[in-house]
Amino acid sequence: MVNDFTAAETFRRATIREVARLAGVSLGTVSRVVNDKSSVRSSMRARVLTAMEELSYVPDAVAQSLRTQATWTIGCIVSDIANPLFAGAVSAAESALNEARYTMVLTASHDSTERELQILTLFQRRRLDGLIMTVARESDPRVPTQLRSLKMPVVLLERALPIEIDAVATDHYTGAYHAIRYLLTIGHRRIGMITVTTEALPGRERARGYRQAHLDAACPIDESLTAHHGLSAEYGSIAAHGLLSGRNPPTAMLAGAGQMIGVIRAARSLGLEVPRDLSLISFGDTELCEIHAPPLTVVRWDHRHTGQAAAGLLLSRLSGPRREHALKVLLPSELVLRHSCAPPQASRT
Amino acid sequence: MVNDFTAAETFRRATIREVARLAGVSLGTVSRVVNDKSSVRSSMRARVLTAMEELSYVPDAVAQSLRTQATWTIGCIVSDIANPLFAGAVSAAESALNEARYTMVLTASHDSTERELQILTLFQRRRLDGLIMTVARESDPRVPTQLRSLKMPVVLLERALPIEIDAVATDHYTGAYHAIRYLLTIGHRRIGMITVTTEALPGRERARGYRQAHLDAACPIDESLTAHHGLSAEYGSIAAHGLLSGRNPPTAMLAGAGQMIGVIRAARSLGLEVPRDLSLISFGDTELCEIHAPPLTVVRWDHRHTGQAAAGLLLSRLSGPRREHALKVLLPSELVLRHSCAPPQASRT
DNA sequence: GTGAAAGCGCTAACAC
DNA sequence: GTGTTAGCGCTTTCAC
Repeated sequence: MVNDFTAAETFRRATIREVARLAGVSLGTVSRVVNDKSSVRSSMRARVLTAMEELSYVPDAVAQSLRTQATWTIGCIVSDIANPLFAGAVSAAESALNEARYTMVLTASHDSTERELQILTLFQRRRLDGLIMTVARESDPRVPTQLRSLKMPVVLLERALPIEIDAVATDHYTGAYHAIRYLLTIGHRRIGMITVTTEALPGRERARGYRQAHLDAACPIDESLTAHHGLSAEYGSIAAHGLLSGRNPPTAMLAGAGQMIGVIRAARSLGLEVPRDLSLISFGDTELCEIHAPPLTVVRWDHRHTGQAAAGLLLSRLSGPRREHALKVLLPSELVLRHSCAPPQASRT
Repeated sequence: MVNDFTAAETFRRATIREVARLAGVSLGTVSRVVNDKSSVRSSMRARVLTAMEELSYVPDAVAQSLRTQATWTIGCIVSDIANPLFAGAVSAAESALNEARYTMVLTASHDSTERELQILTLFQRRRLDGLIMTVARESDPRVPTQLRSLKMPVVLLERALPIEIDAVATDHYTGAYHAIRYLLTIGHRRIGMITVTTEALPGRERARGYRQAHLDAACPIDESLTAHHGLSAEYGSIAAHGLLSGRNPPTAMLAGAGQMIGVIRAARSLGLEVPRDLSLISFGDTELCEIHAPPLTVVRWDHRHTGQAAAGLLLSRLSGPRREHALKVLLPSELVLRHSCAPPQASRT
């Protein structure tokens, strides 16, 4: 690599060898001081410390890693770093890992399995100590295969894979179930839902909650009312437009936080008033939900808690007692009633 | 480090030496194949490739880094990973760096200079190739000092430091100036502003824009109408409450996207209607601004563009021709008129 | 075009 | 307690 920045400075940092020479002690002794190993006479330690200070010595973590085979680095793969739903979890995981002296490298897969596989190979080369990741498409067998061959502890975030693997997920099933049941209870019979792909756990679980709530209420299910796709606002808008402008439109809609803005846009452009003409429930609580007039009823869960749990699971693999079986952590979600739902108007049924 | 995960598997990955032995060639030849160096007879290359395949050989990036002194890793420090204003820039920078084969390690400083200093030391130990960062408090001399001693290319994000250093920033001055001038033009004389600390560039530049616009319009400045502090919604709410419930309250308010939700909350609780009783302009466009009723007029800039520019500057240091002087990139911001501003009501002046 | 050997900076096992 | 030494896995002269 051509790094003319450092090259031009003709600068070389001090090595442990130089510290040893200046302090008049052996290599090993300096190493012991650096690593706070016991058994170093305090007079020697002082001399070493002085020499280190003198030379502005900074231990080389790369060399340490090569020698000890530990990099103190955890990889993290999410589809999109900027997505607020991931950001909270990633941020919390990063904090927790930091406290345990790990550093996080973060990469975006942009929902591509190919990219994920590349990143996994890269992480393997770099000898990362562990990995927290979402998986773009759970059905692709290449990811679990490569995950195995990584030989490093992995924690799945909001995903399920048909292998023994630690995982942290939110209980989207119960969240969706309660939300739908609530809507059915206040009289809705045609409930639309726009949420993420069923290729991944959250979308599947929400679909399951949707179905089960309808079944339990003996309400017929119209498959055309649900859509599972990308989580962008654009998609939400298009899908919502389609659903709401058809004949016999839904009287209530659920949508992921990402798509909700699109749904709101669509509702506005169609002149629908919330909750009079349309009841709304968001999966995931954001500022937007609170500031909306009227404030949106939401299915809420704690993003930071998800990240903390993932970091905890990983750390327990890294330094805890050996664990045979994979651990699955399921975190709760709750229905928070605000003011975006009302019984359907008779005129619209 | 105790990593009983790998230990229990009693697994050792193949080394370049083993590949060489299996292929019946020398170490050097394998290395040449791995690094796509010229001058390897194709018959040899084939044998090496076969052996690599056979042993599932994966090069050890740690060893490569020790030897070549390049880690292909860029550090990134922001105050809060989950903050949507940073997330866009960080995400864009990560993508750009990835394409140039770099990996990003991301850490949060939580606005603490002490933490920043710790992280910088950590990055130095790890021999990162470069750094993109915000600085919590520009006035603290310890950060620039340590930045120097890092001897690695650094790009500042939305910050200014009294040293020769590459930097990318948004033109918050012009954005603020235009926003205030607009409010003054439509008749406001008492304009409140709640934004980030003047310890950092954006807050200072907005304050400068505020002042200059008032000066140019010959409108007297009431210092009590501006507040520079933390960027949380809670703070925004408290500050806005104070301003709006005092006697002779402002008829218009500007606030950072983070604090805006607090301002909206305060306005609601005081029964103020936007824009009739209070005009609002947000620094930074978010979904919230669009979804608010009425949609908020905003000062907008492209977060992703900021991140791309930062990555570009860094990459040019890393592999471009040597550059003597620091480069400063100033990115534009624009005033987007929506529907949250109106002339002040005579009754309230 | 290929092989041999030195060494990147460090830790840990072993002598003393 | 402290010094000596081997070697982590790789790249890169330098001979041939």
